[in-house]
Amino acid sequence: MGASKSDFFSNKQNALACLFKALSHPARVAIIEYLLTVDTCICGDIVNELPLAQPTVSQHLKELKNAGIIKGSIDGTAICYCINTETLQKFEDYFSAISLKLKSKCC
Amino acid sequence: MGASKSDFFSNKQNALACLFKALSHPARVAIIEYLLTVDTCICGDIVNELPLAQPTVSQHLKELKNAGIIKGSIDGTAICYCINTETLQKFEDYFSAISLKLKSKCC
DNA sequence: TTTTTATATTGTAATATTGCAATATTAAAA
DNA sequence: TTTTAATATTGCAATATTACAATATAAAAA
Repeated sequence: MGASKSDFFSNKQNALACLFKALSHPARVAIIEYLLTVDTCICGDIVNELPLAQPTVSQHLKELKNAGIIKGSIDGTAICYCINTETLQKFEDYFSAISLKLKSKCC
Repeated sequence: MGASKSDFFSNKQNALACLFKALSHPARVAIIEYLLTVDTCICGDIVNELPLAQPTVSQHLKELKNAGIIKGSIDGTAICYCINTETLQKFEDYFSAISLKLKSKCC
């Protein structure tokens, strides 16, 4: 076999893994970075910022959207993307919970 | 083609993607979770906690170790694993920086 | 209506990941 | 030294991801 045995893990564990997977490609990290450099939600232009073809960028955007990391709203022929702060909060909560738990540990 | 075009992205972007990739599998999320439930670094027993065969767990541990997310120290035939707080800090820094940047945004 | 512009979808080849049986390694115990 | 116990490595099959050319879609502009 070779498929991920996600059935054997909890919903929480699978959901977390999905969130991390969404950020596990440099193009998707770059997209987040770019969204942060502009003052508003960006409409288009993401394709021109990346060293990848348009279908590839579209695919990466879809993955970020499916994971809930970015939101896209239609504006004529363009689409406005911005970061989903609710999902960002999930990441922050996860790591601060770990940090808290580690305070009472050996190393 | 199909290989990740990591050459076209910055070292920072690639490094971040690697960190996230290390956590992008439910088994590896589960390993972190388990390490947090015990009071000390755990020696062995990780295999028994997961619904995966020993070589598979060993492989996941290796990936977490390579990414710097856990540290392993040899103790006889056993190996003690614990979370690397330095790398954890990188995650926290990343998300708090994003959070800060988002405060001056539209959405 | 036709054209243009922006984005998505499909199909497919290249590559990477996952999982495990078999085997290797390595150190303690007998 | 031989055995046992814990973990790592190898090899390989199944599956997933990545990238993009070709094509589709859908809304605005001409």
